[in-house]
Amino acid sequence: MIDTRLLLDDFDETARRLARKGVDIALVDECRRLAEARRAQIRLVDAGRQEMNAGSSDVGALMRAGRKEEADALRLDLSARRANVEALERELRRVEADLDDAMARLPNLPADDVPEGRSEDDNVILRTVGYDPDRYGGREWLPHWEIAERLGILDAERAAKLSGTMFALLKGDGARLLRGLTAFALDLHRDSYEEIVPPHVVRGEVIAKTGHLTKFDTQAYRLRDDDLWLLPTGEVALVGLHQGEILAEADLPLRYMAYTTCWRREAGAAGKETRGMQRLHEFHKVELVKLCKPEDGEAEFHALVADAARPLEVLGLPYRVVELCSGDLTFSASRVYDLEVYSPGVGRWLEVSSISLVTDFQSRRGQIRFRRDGGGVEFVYALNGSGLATPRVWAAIVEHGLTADGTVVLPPALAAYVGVDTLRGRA
RNA sequence: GGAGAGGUGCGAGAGUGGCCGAAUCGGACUCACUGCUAAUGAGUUGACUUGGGAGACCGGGUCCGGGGGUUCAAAUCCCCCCCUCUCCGCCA
Repeated sequence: MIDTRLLLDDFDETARRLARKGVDIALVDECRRLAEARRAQIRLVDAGRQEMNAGSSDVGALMRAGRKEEADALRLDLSARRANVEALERELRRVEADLDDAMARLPNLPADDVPEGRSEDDNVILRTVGYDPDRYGGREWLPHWEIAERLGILDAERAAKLSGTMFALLKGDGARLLRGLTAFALDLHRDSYEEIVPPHVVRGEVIAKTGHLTKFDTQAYRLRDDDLWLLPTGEVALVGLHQGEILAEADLPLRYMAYTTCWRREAGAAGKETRGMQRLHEFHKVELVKLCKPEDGEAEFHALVADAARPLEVLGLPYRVVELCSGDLTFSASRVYDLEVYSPGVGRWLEVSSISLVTDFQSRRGQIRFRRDGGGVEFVYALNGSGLATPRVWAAIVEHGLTADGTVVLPPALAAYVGVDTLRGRA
């Protein structure tokens, strides 16, 4: 949620920035209208309440003075007037609900230097690391699902039998590769991020306040008999951790990581771009989250991008850093860099991390604040990104490591974590 | 899951219908005293919102776990929910 004050105090500038994200000016204007209506209504309600409060204390004073008849008369008078105030309050609640609905549809403001653009096609490739196109000529590269099924480390058929399409079942070395990858990633980040094992099931209220539960975001699975939801990403738990708190300036920045399972409905998404480990309803990921002071946001963002890229470098996987243009930015982000790993078997770049600077967009809704040493209270900035999203990295490792005899050679850094340096399957 | 007790400001903790945004103690901060620290004394110290003001500030409204209700008036009474503690049951 953005600050309604921006609409009231600096409407043109705010509308201009929102327009870069493709927001219809009519919606922005509607928000301003409701914000103004809310203020006007508050003035009416407050005046009414002030009258009632004054009258009530007069009743008390008259009672104490023993002037019971005058007190009773005033009491009846106030009783009659109460309905008016209640009507004003009802109207205020209605306006606030409308305002809230409208504001919930406004995305975060993009950072000013985010490249202009309408869609994915206008995103900017900032750099490409370790990618040599010549390397991919002259031999056949297979998609990971073929390699993995042949080695017996991935069983799509039985996964479908248990749970349907877009679920994975890993076996033997495949399972160990997943486990090794997560331990590897957690160890890599251990010096700068505190490791958390959160509950994987959270209240609707918590997920709603991180912005992952709206009319437009129906990714999360819900438990049937409770208002509890499966984590769509560890970010929900890590950002939700401090909801409703006022932190001390000295506590910041907070840097957390969590290895969690993530569940996403991915409604209607099954198709050729979801084969194998490309997109799953359930996957495993190490998530990185930071809460920091506003003035540290940009620096923490770039550090987070570097942190998210480090596993790819250590694993020797070719990747590129893409800055999302204004029109392709995520709803709650002011700036996003995607990390994409090259998948030679699929022949595409696969997104393995999306690093977002969320500014105060989440912390305003979640009321995550900090107190300056001087005394003032402000919203923290939130940042998040995958420290390692296993399915696609798993896939890239399998595809890149394929040798002529069908086995898969692991990056040296992983061997100790997986327990072998080559995946040979069962044969 | 059953029975009981509780949830108040940064912390502890009082407050069972009006004089309570809230005693008291502690913490933190400011000033005074002091060679420094400590000790002592005085003072300040919640959030949100709305209006006035250039601003320091000043006025109004809301908030005592969350939501509803009763009443002229609710931290206080009633209902629902969440959480914590104790006992019982169950259990990895």
